[in-house]
Amino acid sequence: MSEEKLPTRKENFAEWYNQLVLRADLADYAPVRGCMVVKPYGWALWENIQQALDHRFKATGHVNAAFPLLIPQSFLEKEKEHVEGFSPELAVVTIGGGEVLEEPLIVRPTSETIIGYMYSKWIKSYRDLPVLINQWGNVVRWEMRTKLFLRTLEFYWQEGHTAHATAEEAQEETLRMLNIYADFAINDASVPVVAGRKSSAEKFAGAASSYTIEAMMGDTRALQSGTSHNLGQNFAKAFNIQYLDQNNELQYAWTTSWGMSTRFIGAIIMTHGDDQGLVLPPRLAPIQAVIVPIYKTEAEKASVMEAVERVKAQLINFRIKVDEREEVTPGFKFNDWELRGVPLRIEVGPKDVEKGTVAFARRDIPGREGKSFVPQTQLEAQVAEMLQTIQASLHERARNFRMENTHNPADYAALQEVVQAGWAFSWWCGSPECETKVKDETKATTRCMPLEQPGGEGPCIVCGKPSTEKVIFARAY
RNA sequence: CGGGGUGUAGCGCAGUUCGGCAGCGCACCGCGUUUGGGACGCGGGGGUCGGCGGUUCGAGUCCGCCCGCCCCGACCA
Repeated sequence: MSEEKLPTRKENFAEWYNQLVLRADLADYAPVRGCMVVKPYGWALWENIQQALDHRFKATGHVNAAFPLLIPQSFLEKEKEHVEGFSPELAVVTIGGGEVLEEPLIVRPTSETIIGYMYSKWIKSYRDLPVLINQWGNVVRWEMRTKLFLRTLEFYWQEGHTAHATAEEAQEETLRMLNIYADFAINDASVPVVAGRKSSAEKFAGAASSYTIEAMMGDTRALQSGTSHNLGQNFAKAFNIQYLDQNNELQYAWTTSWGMSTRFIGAIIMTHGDDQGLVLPPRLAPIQAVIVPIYKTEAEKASVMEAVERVKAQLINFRIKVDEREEVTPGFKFNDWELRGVPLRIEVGPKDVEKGTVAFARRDIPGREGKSFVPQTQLEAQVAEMLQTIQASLHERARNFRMENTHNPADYAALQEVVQAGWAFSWWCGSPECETKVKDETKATTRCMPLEQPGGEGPCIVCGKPSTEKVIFARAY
């Protein structure tokens, strides 16, 4: 560790983030500009995210499969809006096996096209529907400005692709998956999110409508943390996904796609992290509790380690790490594990051996207030309860922060002001002109029209025309 | 791609003004003392000074060209 302290979030949020990712051992820069290496600790976090999502996907009838990385260039061109949206950021393979390829291959930026092609082969009858497939994989988008986890040339994600017989079913699926993302974010990651619909300017290239979960980061900027798209019949028509219905009539299928990426790790970092470093939600933390033995003499070490073994034995149902390093002091270890975001630290020292206790230190409450002494018995229940408490308090704190920084500006001048350090929740007439004006003058974009609306109507915050829907304006990552 | 900055040990930097043995802090290795909030002492290893070319007895330092990276802008999960 070259410097001991991180920059504070207040003095430099961007730098705080960069250093935290590196020093918490989540990821490192790869030799290719814009690419990252996800290190074992970061990947363990991702694996826990994967597991939490995958359970939910399976529970709603989805199955996993794998589609290829390389896509014929012509596929991208079949859906007009899709190709326009993605062309600027494609990586193209033009040479293979030393020969210039007859048709260049695209490194997938997303897989709607190749999956659409396959679905057209697989789907013949209404009996084949719905098709509910997900894949875990990586994609490449040639981004200009990159940032670890938030925006890299290559990133890891899951993309679900489904096909349905009716528009209604497709819409249901789109919202079902949006809700799964929201449920995961709130309950497993303690990241409060707003579920809503994207404006047409912000929607996925080729979608009929896009939905998002938006989270507020510690600097009040918004982060799109997961998306679900109703693709209508756009891709079905482009790829000829047709089936015979009960009346023996040929119909185009209705498709959806939905994804959540390693970007969500960025959401966790920027939602919960503090000036000491990372703060991980217990349900996703690779290490839920770290045990730090404390001793001076060999005799103390023997009795402490014996107590540590007893403590550890009670906690086999948790992800536990015993920090047995001899070359660093306990004080160093405290700071080290705080930097890495471990939710609970359990200290075992000579005084604990004597008194039959251990010391708990909660990561979400730094310093003395977060410490408590508990008996060495019934530790499983006590740890479970403490982790649950931390899980809930992280969510509550983040939710309060979002509410404190979400404003209801009275007029356009007030909107310009509030979006510099918060979200604005305002009536909007839905016109691209008003949306663009806000973007040009404040750098804030429409994040979503939340599914939960107050109802009624009000004047558009920009042009004053009567409107029936409220939207979130915010500066976003 | 436009604007700005920067390249010297793994990281952070000094040395460049005015050419003359390539250094400091952290990290790393060894030994010893330490250990309930980022320990200390002693000893050690590690360098195409971003690259190529030029000027010079001599270039990290001066000149030219090239390259990388970072920050700020337009696009995105």
